[in-house]
Amino acid sequence: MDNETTTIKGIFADMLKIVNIFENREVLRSTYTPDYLPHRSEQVKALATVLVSALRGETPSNVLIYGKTGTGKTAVAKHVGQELERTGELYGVSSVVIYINCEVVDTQYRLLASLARHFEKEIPMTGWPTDQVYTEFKNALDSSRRIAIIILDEVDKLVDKGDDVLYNLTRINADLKKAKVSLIGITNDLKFTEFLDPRVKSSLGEEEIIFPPYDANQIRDILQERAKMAFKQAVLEETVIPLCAAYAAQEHGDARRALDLLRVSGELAERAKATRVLEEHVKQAQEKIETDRIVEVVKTLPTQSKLVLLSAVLLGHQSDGNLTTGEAYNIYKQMCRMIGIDILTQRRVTDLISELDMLGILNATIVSKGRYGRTKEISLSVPTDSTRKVLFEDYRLKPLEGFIPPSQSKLYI
DNA sequence: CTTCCACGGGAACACTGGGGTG
DNA sequence: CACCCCAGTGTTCCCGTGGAAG
Repeated sequence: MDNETTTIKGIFADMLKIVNIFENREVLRSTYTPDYLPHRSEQVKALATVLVSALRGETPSNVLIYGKTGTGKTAVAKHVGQELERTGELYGVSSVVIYINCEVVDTQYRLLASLARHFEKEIPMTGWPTDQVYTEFKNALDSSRRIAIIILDEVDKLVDKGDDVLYNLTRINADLKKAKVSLIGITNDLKFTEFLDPRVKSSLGEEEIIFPPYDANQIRDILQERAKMAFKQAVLEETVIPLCAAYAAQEHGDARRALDLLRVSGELAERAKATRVLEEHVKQAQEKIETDRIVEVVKTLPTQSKLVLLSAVLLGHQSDGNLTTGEAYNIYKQMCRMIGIDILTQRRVTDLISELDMLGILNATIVSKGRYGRTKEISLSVPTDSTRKVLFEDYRLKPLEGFIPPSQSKLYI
């Protein structure tokens, strides 16, 4: 930077260093559906065996697929679906595979609407009665002879909002004259059928396929497979893939996690202008993924939840760890008043706390303190200081920056 | 055995953003 | 245009309940 010659040298040196280590990083994204799925041939075969009857013009049984996150459920289902459609064309059998992620499409109305839209029906986002949408979809589907396979990913997300949709879908075949429907439900909640209407349960679970978690060796194979396409030759240190696999195996064999880890490691290496991906980068990536996730979650929390979290942060600071709902609620009320935000009822705040617990930001366990009643003992499960910083980025919470909660003595308001 | 605090299920309500109809 | 219907979401109200300290 000091004189001209070094600058020019610097430019070339830099340019040499910035070798793109990725060949195609899209391959490492979880949205990518590979053609070859290592260690899943058994499941692929099982699913294909069920669905093959579609090619013979019969209605395949409904299938329920179980397995934890990142065990390849979605990939297998999509893959087999594609194959089925392709083969169907060759044999002149008309089959449609519709993939729906119920985490996004999570209400009866929206589910039926997006199904109907697959058949070029115009359905408004809201407004219609649900059964009208249902009829619309049914008619569209029944307009020609075909077999429709509906893949419902994360189907457990749909259930608490009313399993009537599932009930209707499982019985739709009785109403159809030309077309036939079969359902593939995908869930990572093993107990999910317990809460299901028994009729839906038996019909949806005609066939069940279990996806066991991958072990470290299998994850390694998967990573190796994808790394071949994703990275340039020989840019990975030998230990990188085993390390990613080991980390992910600890998290109940989540392959998605492993792929993220590998991709982020690569990106970090690239950013550091390294020519190879080192073990070091994997360790950094592991940390980065976790903090990114937390920051992202906290940032996008609704204001009320942020306030609740903030009271936990402030109190947790002074009473080393555990505090009860009552204490947190008092502080919360105070802060609401200070910045002029509606005060929610304690009932609601309890729910917000439980939500934060679900997100892994808090730990809330119910304890009975005998004579002193029952409460939730709350402790933070994320670093206090950084959480605090993220919270105060919200302009509505800004005024509270200097707020120190009165020490735990008397708080009657 | 009583007593206490808050958990958590369920009903009811308010509100939003969109219909269709006279 | 006014008006009512519809699904979905967030909230409040009411209340039965758990369970160990006292």
